[in-house]
Parts: sequence; C-alpha cells; structure tokens
Amino acid sequence: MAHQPGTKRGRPGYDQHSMLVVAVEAFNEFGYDATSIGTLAARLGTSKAAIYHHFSSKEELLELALDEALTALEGVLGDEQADEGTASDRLALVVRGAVHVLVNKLPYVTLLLRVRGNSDVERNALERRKNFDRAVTQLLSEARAEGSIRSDLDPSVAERLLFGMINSIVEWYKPKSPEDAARLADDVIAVAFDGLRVPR
Amino acid sequence: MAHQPGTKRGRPGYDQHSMLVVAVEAFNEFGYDATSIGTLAARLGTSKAAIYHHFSSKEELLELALDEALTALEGVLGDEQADEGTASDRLALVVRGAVHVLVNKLPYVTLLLRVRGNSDVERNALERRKNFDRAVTQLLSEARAEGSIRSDLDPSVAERLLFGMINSIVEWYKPKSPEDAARLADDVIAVAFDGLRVPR
DNA sequence: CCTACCGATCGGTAGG
DNA sequence: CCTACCGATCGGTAGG
Repeated sequence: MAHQPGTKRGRPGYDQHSMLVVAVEAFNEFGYDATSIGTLAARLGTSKAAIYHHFSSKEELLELALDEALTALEGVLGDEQADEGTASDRLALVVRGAVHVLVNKLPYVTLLLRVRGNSDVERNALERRKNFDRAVTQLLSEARAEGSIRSDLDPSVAERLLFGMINSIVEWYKPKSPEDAARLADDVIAVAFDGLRVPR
Repeated sequence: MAHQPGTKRGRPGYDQHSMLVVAVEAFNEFGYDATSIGTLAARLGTSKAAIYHHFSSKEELLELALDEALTALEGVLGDEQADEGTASDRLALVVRGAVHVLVNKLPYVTLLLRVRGNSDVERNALERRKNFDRAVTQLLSEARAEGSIRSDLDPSVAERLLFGMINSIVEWYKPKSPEDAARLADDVIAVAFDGLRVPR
C-alpha cells in the first residue's frame, strides 16, 4: 500500500484484490483459457486496459489466485507440524484444516484443482500441490506404522482417495454458515476414517 | 458401412473413431477450449479439412466423446437394476462398475468430469451425470433404510463424497493390467465402506 | 484508466 | 461414383 489506509485517492474503482475476486469467479465459470480479458472487462464494467493497469498479464491473475489457495493449504501443514499428538491425530487435524481451507477459499482452491500444467505458472502450482500431497502421504505412513490406519492399502493410494474425496467438495459445496463448514469437516472425517457403513 | 468389411478403399487414413481417440487425448492435455482444430490436425498429421470430413464441428467431437463415457456409466446402473440383492449389495456393484468404467474409458470419463456447462452439449452431459448421481443417491437412501449405511449423514452428501473419491481416480490413475483395475476397485470399496482406520 | 489498434490465430468452408 | 482428403482462405476475435 503506497498511501494511508482508509484514504481513497483517484477513482473509486477496483483495487487489485477486488478485481482478482471477479476474475477468479469468471475463470471458474468459463475456464481460464475460455475467459478472455475482454469478457472480464465487461464483467467488471471497465476496459481491458484497466485490467492491465492492475496486472501485467492474464497469467499474473492466475498466479496470484493460485498462490492464495496454496499458501492457505501449506498453512494447514504448518499447524500440523506444531502439534504434539499421534500421527493419526495430526492427520485428522490436516483433514479438518484442508476442508476449512476449501470452504473459506472456495473459488481459489477450485481454480487450483483445475490447473493442468499448460504453463510455467501452472506447473509451479502443481509442484506445490505435489509437495503438499507428499507430506500427507508421509503422515499416512506414520499413522500406519502406529497401527491406527489400515495396512492393506498403499499410503499413496490412500492419500489420493482421501484428498480425491476432500477436493471434490469444490464441485458442489455452496457456502453457508461457518457451522455448516464444521459439519462438513465432521462428515468428511467420519466417512474417510470409518466409512459409509454403520459403525460396528 | 457402405462397403464390405475388411476391404479398404481410398487412402488408409483415420476413421471417425480413431480420430476421436487422438482428439480426446489432446482435449485432456490442453483443455477442450485451448485445443484448436489446427493443433489437432497437426497431431493427426492431417489438415483441418480432413477433420471436418469426419465431424461436422469441434463440438461434435466433444459430444461423441462425452456420450461414450455417459453410455458406459449409465450401463452400470442398468446392471444394478437387474440385480436381486440388497441395496447395499447393489451399491457395491455400482461402485465396482463405476471404477471399471473409469479405468476402461479413462480419457472419455476424464473429459466428462471437466465439463462445466458452457454450451448445450455440455449442459446436456451435465444433466445425464445428474441423473446418474440421483440414482446412486436413491440407492444410498435404500441402503440406509435397510440399516446397512450410517444414518448420521445426508444421502446426497454421502453420494457426493463417495463419487468425489471415485471420480478423482481420473486425476492420477495410469492404466496397467486388468488385475490392477480390480485391485483399485477393491481399495475404493474398502475405503468407502469401512474407512481408512484399521478394521475393528 | 480510454480509444484505437497490432500481429496472430481462431473455427470453419470453398473448389477440385 | 466412392472415400478420404488438400491448399488456401473466409469473417471475426483473441491477448496485449
């Protein structure tokens, strides 16, 4: 910020972040490639040049949006590492944290999960996601060594199925109350750890 | 077919289906929108006009590919309805069948799962997916009424989490042997029904 | 921030 | 007369 907080100078237009919010919405609706800067300008009620005032390229919009999601997800791992509990407890903490990030950063995570690696920005984001998945796989291995996670299945397959379930939330979740998000995290943990079958 | 099977006339080029296979690969690699007919022609080693000989539009390529995935998935429901077992048994049959369709029709299902509804063809495909999901939700309700599925969670949330896990397979599965696909189906059923925790 | 544009490439089609 | 194309180019629109 180059000027005092709270003061407004120049036109009462968009700042970088409020423009990013609209852009990410459009990217999720039409797909990143299919969203032209022209379409975006129309949505914002500005010109294309107005967008290039805040961002140097279409890809910078994508990069900033992906970073928002990845920083939040990586933060969940930071919380976990500080914990003193068993691997199983820390795993539950990561699952709960990831569900909350998905819900709180829904549009950014949605965009992240659709990245395919078609550019350096996308490949970099995929690399950060891979590191996250590796850390969770490691946690699953530890929980398995503890005897709290079933041993008849490969930890990396388990990780993919677990986060396949978690990540799919972006496909259908409609933001409601914070209690709703906590309930969803409980449901995910219940299904992931104990399955759909009635608890025996 | 207008001529005898086995006979070849004209150039030994692509037929509609072999061209579709290459197109679907490209759509999954770059995204449907980001894949131009020109790029496709380059991959095929043909001209754009050669593609338009076999397909009336780019969208017809998408439509035929999506239909291949949807027909296979709908077939799984047909198998289930013929079964005489409990709802729980039929649900397991659908899960196993869906995993096999994902593996056997991997590129087509991958494409289907990335459809966002940006055209009539895409919206029609989403409608057929919704009908599939509705049928599975109904099956989960029946299994719950039977007492075989936990009752502390909404059947439609359960369906979304279950198929979120199943569908995520397209993000990482690399086709290997048929035994491998059967093993994957077993793993999915184990995690979905009994969870990651050690069986008590 | 706007208007006025650029080099290039898009999906699709012509005649042969 | 068929299937399977080619070289060239159309009117519009993309990101910048």
